[in-house]
Amino acid sequence: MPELPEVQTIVDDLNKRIVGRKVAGVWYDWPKTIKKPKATDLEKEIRGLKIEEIKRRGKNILIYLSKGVDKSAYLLLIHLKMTGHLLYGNWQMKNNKPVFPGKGFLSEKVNSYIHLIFYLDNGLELALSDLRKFAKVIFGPAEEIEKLGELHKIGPEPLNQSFKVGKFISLISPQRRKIKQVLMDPKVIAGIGNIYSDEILWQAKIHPLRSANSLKPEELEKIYKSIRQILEKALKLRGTSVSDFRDPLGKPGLYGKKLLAYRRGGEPCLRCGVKMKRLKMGGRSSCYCSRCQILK
DNA sequence: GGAGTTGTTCCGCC
DNA sequence: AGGCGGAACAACTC
Repeated sequence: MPELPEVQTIVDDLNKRIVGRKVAGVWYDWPKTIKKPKATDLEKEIRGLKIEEIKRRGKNILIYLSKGVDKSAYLLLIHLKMTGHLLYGNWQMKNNKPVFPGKGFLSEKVNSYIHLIFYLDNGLELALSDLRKFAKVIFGPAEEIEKLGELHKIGPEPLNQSFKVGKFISLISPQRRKIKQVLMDPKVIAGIGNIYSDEILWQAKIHPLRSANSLKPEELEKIYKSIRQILEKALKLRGTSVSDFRDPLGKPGLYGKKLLAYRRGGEPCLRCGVKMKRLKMGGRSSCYCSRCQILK
């Protein structure tokens, strides 16, 4: 579920909390999550390294670590996919499973799906919780990890200053696919998934099935503005917790209350009152208003 | 029991 | 060639 605003929220939190910590150990119970190195080698390769900085690229969380001199010598890449959460706190093992001991913010379901833990040198832990076990973790020399397709074959960051409307148009207008699919393609533009693409197209009044190459410059401009506005607002509200998103301290994001289109099929359009529609694309559903978002 | 659920890649069909 | 649907990853909710 996490898209750009959720992942950025996590990255901002981690930068406040775990920079300067050293990795003291690793625990896991689902080796398939660890793509590189071999799961059995992760602990001996990462133990003792110091966390220097956390960045984001698309929906990837990038944790840079060092042995001291080169501050970005090693990279731990984490992609949360559909149901992953990164949680920072203090767990105890019960029946061979990590359990958060407190009654407060993490006493919910999220912590019962923890499959990987990084123990830190301050006694706290960074834990990966993942109900559906799609999340992945890759660790190695930064130079090597940065060359992988995960980071290399990814489109521009929509919130970067350098991402101007002209760049957006040149990227989108040659595409022959439906605009909804193009917006969700990480190779075209980074960080947008099913939730925000529905919100963006509703705000821009563009039908999700419009071919990208049929869009006029003024329509593309509206989409561009909606992308910036919606992602920025969602980021301010610390993301959307429509199913289960939690920040590293287990708190939900607040943008869920602001959603105007996502999952609103059958409900009245909040602009014109007409009943919203829902359609399927590539196994994913998209909600839109058939009056506001006309298919030409 | 069946359909639907957030991300991404890949495969086979047109 | 390239768009598209479906599968795969896995496990839950409605």
